[in-house]
Amino acid sequence: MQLSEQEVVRRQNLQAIVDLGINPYPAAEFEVTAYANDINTNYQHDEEESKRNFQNIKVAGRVMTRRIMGKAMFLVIQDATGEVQIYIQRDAICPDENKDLYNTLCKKLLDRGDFIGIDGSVFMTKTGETTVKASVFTFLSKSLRPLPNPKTDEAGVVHDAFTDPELRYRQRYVDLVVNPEVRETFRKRTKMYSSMRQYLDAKGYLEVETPILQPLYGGAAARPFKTHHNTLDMTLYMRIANELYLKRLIVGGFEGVYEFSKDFRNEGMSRFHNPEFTQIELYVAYKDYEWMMNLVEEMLEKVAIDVAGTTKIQVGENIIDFKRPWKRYTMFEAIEHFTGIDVSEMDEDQLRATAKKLHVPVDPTMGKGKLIDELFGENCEAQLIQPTFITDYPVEMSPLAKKHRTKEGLVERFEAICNGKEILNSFSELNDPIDQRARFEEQLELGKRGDDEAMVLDEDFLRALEYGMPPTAGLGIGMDRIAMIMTNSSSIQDVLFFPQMKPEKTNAKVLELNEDEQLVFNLLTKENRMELATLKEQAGLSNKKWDKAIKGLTKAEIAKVEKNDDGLFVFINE
RNA sequence: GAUCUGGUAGCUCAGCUGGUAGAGCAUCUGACUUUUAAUCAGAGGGUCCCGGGUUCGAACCCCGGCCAGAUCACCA
Repeated sequence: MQLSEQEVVRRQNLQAIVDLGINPYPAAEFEVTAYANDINTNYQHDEEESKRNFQNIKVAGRVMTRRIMGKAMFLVIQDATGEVQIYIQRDAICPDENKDLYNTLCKKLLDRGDFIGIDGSVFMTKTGETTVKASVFTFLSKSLRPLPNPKTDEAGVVHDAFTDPELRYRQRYVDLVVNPEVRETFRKRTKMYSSMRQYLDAKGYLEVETPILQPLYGGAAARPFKTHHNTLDMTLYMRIANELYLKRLIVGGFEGVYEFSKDFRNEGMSRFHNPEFTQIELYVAYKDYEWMMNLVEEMLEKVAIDVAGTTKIQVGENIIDFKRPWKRYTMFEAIEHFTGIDVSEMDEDQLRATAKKLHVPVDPTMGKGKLIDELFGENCEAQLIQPTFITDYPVEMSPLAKKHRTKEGLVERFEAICNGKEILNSFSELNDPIDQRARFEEQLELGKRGDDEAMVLDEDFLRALEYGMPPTAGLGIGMDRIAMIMTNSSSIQDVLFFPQMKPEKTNAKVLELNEDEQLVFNLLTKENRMELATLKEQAGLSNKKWDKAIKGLTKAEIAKVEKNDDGLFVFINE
């Protein structure tokens, strides 16, 4: 492994710490009693107060900056709550004759990125910085690689920020260390989850877990990941949704169940799609989609307030307001609103003509429902910025939704669109087992015609419905999409700790001669020492190949080039 | 999958018409007991993503590949 200069220095420092008799990776607990954020916000600089506030505390964290000033130094350490400045005086931590701890460990061997613990008391410097003055210095862990080093100037401009997206995603740990706003994004994401949990638990719904490895995948239209179980010798699929399992639980008698579920879809990736992503699905008995719309508004309004402190979220150029009530359109109304055309009474030919007129690309396999969906997708979706419900979808697109109570050809389904993207999907669940079987069979037909996302028929799920499922409202929310909005992130990768990436090139440089180097080496071993021009001629390589080969050999210290009065000679390095 | 853009020091980036590879920060040596983008004096550090080709000569031009981002396609 090729180490950079800085990595070599750090390994030397590590050994020097060991030589001092200090364990660079000690095992003992360091009992932290104070945290950066608490110190910075709550320390009272008052002669009287300071006698009580944050005296004789213990803090720990990662060294982020060092400013050495002879017999004293300032450090900034970072803990989970933020950064706090540390002031180390030589004679305060080395009261005896031996000043090694300061002169050697702190000044020479301590690097940015190391973990340390400080016993000390808080005071305020004359420049007004709340600071922990160290009385005891404890080394806690050595960092062997240099961290990126962003700096902020007086004007608040950040220099040398760690911004390369590839490095940030591949080494998220580094991203998290040096980019505080990234930590904040993921805190918000977690807050979203706890806010929803709180809301749903308060209603008495049961948080459950259902299988991720499934013998049949269902509940959505998507291509699955396929795997194999050795002992059972059977194909298993990673779930694409958990809908069918949660409905089985409604059949079983629970009246409200939800699950935060990692789902897996073997499809294209984009800034809105990662192969694994998270949905929350919720099913509540005796309810319908109208009721569910009200729940969604109420829950997401609360989530926004819990995460951002307000219902208004800045997302790119827009301010998105989750305050209730949200705008509602039927799909037909939305199309009419954005195109001025009423398609609600149109037959397939008329829809096709309309699509053509609006320059919406269509193909002959599209039926009535798909045409309506395309018209909506092309003309409306991107324009819906504020959270908006779109209701009453064509039945063809929704094989698990109940037929509309009054409108022929439609189902009781809604989606919410926000910032031009679908964020959630819900319907009055189809609980008529005979209708459900017929819908599955339509999907089978689509599958036979080559639709590789058509749903498969799940006999066990149908059996469950035949036992009887109460009328039920169901909901699925794309957690990643919501997280993108709540954190003003333009890519799904920014709200996933470890987004899917192709493997990085292995930089493992094997010390192995390539073909040309081997050729030159073989010629050289016969003579042990040759004139460079002769060797080059015998090798018969092009100038460039020769140059590469001889440079490769000398760099690996296999061969050496010597110049004397007789000319240039190459010999094998003993 | 298509198109565009990019890949140079630990990080962020320059690098002209093809002519000895640069800056700031970081690192190293020295000075400095309230600094904060600390400061001052000096020094070192490179597989220019990989492989071919053109050329006297390639970070730069050409061909092929790898990785990433953006846009599009796909994806309710």
